[in-house]
Amino acid sequence: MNATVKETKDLIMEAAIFLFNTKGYDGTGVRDIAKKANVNPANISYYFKGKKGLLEACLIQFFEGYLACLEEKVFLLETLPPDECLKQGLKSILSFQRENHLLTRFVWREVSIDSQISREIIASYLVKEKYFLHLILEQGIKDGIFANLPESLVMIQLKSMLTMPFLQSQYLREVWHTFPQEKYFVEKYMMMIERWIDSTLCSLLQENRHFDRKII
Amino acid sequence: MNATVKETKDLIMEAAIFLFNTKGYDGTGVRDIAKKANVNPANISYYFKGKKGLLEACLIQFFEGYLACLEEKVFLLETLPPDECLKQGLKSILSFQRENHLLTRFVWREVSIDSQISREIIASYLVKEKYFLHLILEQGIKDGIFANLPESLVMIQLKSMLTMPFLQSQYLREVWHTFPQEKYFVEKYMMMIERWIDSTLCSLLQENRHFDRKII
Amino acid sequence: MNATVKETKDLIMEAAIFLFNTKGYDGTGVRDIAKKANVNPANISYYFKGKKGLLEACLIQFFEGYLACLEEKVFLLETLPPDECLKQGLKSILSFQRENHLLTRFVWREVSIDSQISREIIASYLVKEKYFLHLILEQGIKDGIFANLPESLVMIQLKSMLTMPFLQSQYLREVWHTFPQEKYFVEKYMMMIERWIDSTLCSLLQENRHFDRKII
Amino acid sequence: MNATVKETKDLIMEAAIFLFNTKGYDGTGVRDIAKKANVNPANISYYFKGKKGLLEACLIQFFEGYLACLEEKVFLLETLPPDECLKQGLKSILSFQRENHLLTRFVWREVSIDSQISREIIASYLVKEKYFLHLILEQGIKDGIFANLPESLVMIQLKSMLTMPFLQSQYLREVWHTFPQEKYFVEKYMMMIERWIDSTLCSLLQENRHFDRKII
DNA sequence: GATGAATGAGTTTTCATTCAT
DNA sequence: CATGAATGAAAACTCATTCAT
Repeated sequence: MNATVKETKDLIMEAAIFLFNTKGYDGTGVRDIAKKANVNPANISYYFKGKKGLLEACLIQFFEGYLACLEEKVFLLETLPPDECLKQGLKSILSFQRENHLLTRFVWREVSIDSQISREIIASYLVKEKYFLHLILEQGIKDGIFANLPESLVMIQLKSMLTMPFLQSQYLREVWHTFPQEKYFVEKYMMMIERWIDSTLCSLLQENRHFDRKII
Repeated sequence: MNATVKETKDLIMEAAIFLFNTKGYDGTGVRDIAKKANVNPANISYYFKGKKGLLEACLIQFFEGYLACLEEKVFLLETLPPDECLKQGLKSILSFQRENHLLTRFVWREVSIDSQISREIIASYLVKEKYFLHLILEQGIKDGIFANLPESLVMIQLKSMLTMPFLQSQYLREVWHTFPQEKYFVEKYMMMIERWIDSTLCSLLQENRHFDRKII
Repeated sequence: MNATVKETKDLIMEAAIFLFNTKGYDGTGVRDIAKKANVNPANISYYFKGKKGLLEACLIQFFEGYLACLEEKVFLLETLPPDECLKQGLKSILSFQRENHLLTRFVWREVSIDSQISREIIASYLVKEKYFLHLILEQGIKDGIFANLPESLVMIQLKSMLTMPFLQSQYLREVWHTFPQEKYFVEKYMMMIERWIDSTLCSLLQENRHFDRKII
Repeated sequence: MNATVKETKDLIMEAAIFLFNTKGYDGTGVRDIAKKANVNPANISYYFKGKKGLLEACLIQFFEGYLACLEEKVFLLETLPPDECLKQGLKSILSFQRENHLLTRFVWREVSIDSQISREIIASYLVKEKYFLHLILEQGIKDGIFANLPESLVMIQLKSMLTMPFLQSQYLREVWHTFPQEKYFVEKYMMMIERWIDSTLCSLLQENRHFDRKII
């Protein structure tokens, strides 16, 4: 009659992700989570050492998966051209985020809050992400495929494109009539990204037009 | 001895914006706000009819200012070329957001939460925004200046670029060593946006490369 | 434009009586009263020295009028037969209560609460009432018109009949389809009371049937 | 160490009844109740879903018991004469109210306030009470035992006699030196009621004296 | 492992009143 | 005389967590 440990823990996380996404971390009560998961509230403290621990578990689950996508593709740098490598990495991340769209939205929102835990996350995970992107971009420039744009700007634009559909999903729905969780979302959205890569990142001709006198 | 109404109300809003941004709406208590504003907690209910009313006041203040930036520039469509008009509009919004960067970050985060008020905001303000952008894009295409890209995709990319620096400001700091509130931020960031407009939105040659077989 | 002192005071009392009756003394806020009276809440403290003072003013107004009805008729004992005197006194009270039915209901309810003020009221006003009734009943017995029933029981029954229609007005409405504030209420209700006086209080024959072995 | 559920719930209700009676519903705080019951204030919300729920529980407890007294005796109509049946019913109610005299006083006072809950109570319970009384009175008239007085007036007088000692207990004390909770109260008070039944309700001779020209 | 009763610290809000204007 | 901004105390309630079972 009782669920096994595994099941209970997972039920809690699943409910937590849904509710954290819908109402925010602080806006969600452990009793709400417990009720949605059909378990006793005390179990949350038991399994996750409190609500904060539950949040931490969610964040870790997300970033582990997220970075795995990128790391996997960085290894292909030796065999694939950098632009292809970048495209595959971005696609992999988008797919991961699509599969975990509730978690994704919630995490990117939550790390914009200045809490201790989000500072820790940034200090560890985002630094890794930055390093992986750096490896790819560096290679692309060395190979003469990428324009020699300021790396920081490129990263920001990439990041922006990766997270935006999840953070502003209501805008997506309103404007594009598309949800990030839809079947063909990744393919549709990748076109936009690929277009950007081809026309802006790989556009060697125009590279100096804007950034000659770069004060950046 | 007593502060005037204006002062008290403004002190509360200022404190609220700071704290809502730092700790999130639900993570902030009215007592925190009152303490920071150096006023009595009861004043919050007195002036704003409760915490929710205070949130609403923040949202309205933001979106009124935000839309005013855009509306003002749409009127210039008759005298300026659409790409110039778009650039000025975006720059105006960026400036507004820079001046209110705390409010901006907080608002874009909060509307991603599924609350009644955020649904109302979207229903009224975001629809207007969409309409203004539509007017500009339509004119640009008619004038043969903008590539005939799917309007929805363009809007999403624009929106993405406009909000990203504020929502992911920690990333900006980490990667670009730049804060949105800095003096030259708008000018620096506008280069990136202008580059995108010139090389992607106005690039007539390539327009069919990606979107021939558009399933979009 | 401003109301005169008299008017403001009266407006407040009127509103207070209405609201105290509807929602009870503790259930009513001074701001509710002020809003209903269209005056500033500060005036209540100003004119009545606080909410408690307002309550006191209501109670005094009621009991002064109430006792005046009775006292007036007691003077007639010298010229009228006691039963007629009693009937007139009761009718006078009923009329007074009918004219002030909101106040009446509220007062009889409130004095059943064990507050300092209700104890004081009882100590002064109800003792007077008891004395007036005693004078009438005593005369009636001396004249051989009233049965020699225990005075206390008669008083209780009288009191019961006098207050019941106001305290249980919802029952009156439900059962009798009559409101105490109606035009003919006093006349209709007096029939019931007169019947009781004639058949029970003045019924000399049966008087010993029940109270022979009185343990009372 | 912890009290069982039953105990805690009952402790709260007991304390609530005492305090609601003494200071009124709105005049009583949950903290007062909790302190008197020696439990944590949070338990009140836990067990009764808030102060309002506690009030509701009190009202229900009262009216369930109250109506049970009457219903039980109505069943005896087949074997007992109606006057006897009525007397037993009234005595049963008086006994119930004596045993719960604090609750009784508080409830009859509270339902005279125009709240949502009191309206609901009246709509359900008082209608039943009226129906039970109707059955008895109807039988009495059919049997030729009760005078054919207007049913509504009889009900009002009965109701008046039943509730008065509790609502005006301070008057009882002052005038009769008797408390409703005293041992012999019911017997003493029943004499008064029986006298009324015998001399007024069952008095066939006089029945038309007052109500000939009845406008009622 | 799982429960639900119980808690104390915390929340937001309402209150009657005061006071400078 | 009247106002309305401002206040501190108190209100009811919610919270995450604990613990005996």
